[in-house]
Amino acid sequence: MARNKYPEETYQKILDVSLQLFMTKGYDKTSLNDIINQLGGLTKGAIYYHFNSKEDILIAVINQLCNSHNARMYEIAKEENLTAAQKLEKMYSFSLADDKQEKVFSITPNLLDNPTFLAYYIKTLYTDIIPHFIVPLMKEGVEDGSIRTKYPEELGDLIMFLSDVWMNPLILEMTPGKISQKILLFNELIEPFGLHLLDQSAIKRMEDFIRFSKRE
Amino acid sequence: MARNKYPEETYQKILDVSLQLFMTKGYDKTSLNDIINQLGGLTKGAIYYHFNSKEDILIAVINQLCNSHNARMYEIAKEENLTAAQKLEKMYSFSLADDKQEKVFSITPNLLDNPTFLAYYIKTLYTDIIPHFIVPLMKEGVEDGSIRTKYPEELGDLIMFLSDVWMNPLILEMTPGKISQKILLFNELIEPFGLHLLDQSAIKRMEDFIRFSKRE
DNA sequence: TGCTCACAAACATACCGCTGGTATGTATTA
DNA sequence: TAATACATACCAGCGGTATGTTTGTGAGCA
Repeated sequence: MARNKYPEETYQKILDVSLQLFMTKGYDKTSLNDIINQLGGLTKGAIYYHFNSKEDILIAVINQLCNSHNARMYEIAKEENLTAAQKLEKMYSFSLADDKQEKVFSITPNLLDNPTFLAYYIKTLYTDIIPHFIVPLMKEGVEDGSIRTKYPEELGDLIMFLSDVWMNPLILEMTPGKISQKILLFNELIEPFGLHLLDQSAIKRMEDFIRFSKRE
Repeated sequence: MARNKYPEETYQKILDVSLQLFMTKGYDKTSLNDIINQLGGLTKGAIYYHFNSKEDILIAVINQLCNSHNARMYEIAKEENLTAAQKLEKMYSFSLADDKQEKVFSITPNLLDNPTFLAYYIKTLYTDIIPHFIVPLMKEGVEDGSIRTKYPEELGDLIMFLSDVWMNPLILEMTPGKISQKILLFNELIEPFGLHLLDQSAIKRMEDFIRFSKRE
C-alpha cells in the first residue's frame, strides 16, 4: 500500500482516527500504535511522513476542529446593520446550535483527564479566537455604543473564558441544575455592560446536552 | 544505603526534589531518572517503596503545597467578629502575601506547558478548596448580609476560578498592565455583590510579581 | 538490664514491555 | 528518472515490577 494517489486522503484519515482516539481515550493515553491500528493497513511511516510528531497531530486536530467554526464566526463578525452586541449574541446562539461540535464532544470524558488536549484548547482560545474575533468585536461595541465598559479587551477575554471554560461541562463537571445557575449568574454579571447572550432556550440546550452526554 | 532510620526524611526528600523538577521542567517532561539523579544516592527502589506511581508523587506534591495554605484559610474562616465578606477579604490579602508560595511559583514556566500539573491544580480547587472553604463562606455571607446574591455556590465558584485561574499569571501570561486591568474589571464585577477583595496594594503586588518572575 | 535473633522495613538491582521517534528501504506516480 | 508516499527495522528511554540485600527493631530469654 505504498504511495496513495491522493495523499490528502491519508492525511485526513490520520486526523479523523486521531480525533476519535484523543477524545475517547485522551491524548496522553493514546499511543501511536493505537492510531496505526485503526488506520486500515497504514503504518508508522505514513504518520511520520505527514506529521513531525504526535504533538503535531494534536495541533492539526484542534486547528481543524476550530476552523469551520471560526469561519462562521468571521462571517457573522463582518455582517452589516448589526451592533457588536448583536453580533456577539448571534455568535453565541450559533455556537450552541453547532451539532457537529456537539457530536464530537459528546464522546469525550472530562477534559481534566485529558490535560494536554485541554491545555492546547485554552492556548488556541488565547492565540486565535480571543485576539482575532472577540477583542476587535468588543472594541467595535464600545464605539457603536452597544457595549459599555472601560476595559473592552479584558471584558472580551473574561466572557470567552467564562463561557468556554467555566461554563464548559466537558471541563468542569456539572449537573443540569448547576449549569442553569451558572448561566443565570453569568447573565447577571454581564448585564451592566449591555450584554444579553444566553436566554432561556440556551439554558435548556445546555441542560439537555449534559443530560445527553451523561447517559451511556 | 538501605534502611534509613528516619524514612520520612527520604519521603520528604523525594517530594522536595520532585516539586523542584515538576515546576522547572514540568511534570510530563520530568522522568523518574531525573528525580533519582537528584536524590543523592537513592534509587528507583526507594521511590516505589514510598509511592505507587509517578502520578502518586504529583498528588502528594500538590497536597503538601496546598496544606499549609489551607490551614491558614481554615483559621481565618473560624475567626469571630468578622463578616464572611471580611473573612474573604482577609484570605485574599493573606494569599497575596504568601512568600512561600511566591518563591515556589516564581521558578515555574507557563502552566499551560505543564498540563498535567495544571489539571491536578484545577481538580484540587474543585474537590477541596471551593467546596470546603469558599462555598460555606459564601452561604455564611448571605446569611450575615455581607454578601448579596441569589447564587452563593456559583458566585464562590466563579470568584475562585477567576482569581486562581483567569488572573493567574502562571497560567495565562500577562504584562503588569494587563493584570491591573483584569483586577479592575474583576472589582467592578464583584462590587454589586458587596465584595471588595483586591485594593490598590494588591494590584501593585501582582504587577511586581510578574515583573519579578519574567526576568532571568 | 543486656543480649540475641528473627523478621519486617527500607531500600538496591535487574529486568520488562512499550513508547515516541529515526534511519533506511521500496514501490509508485508524475 | 526522480521525487513522492509510504513500509520496515531499529533505537534509547520511559514507567513499572519482581526480586534481592541490608539494616533497624522489638520480643524473648538469661
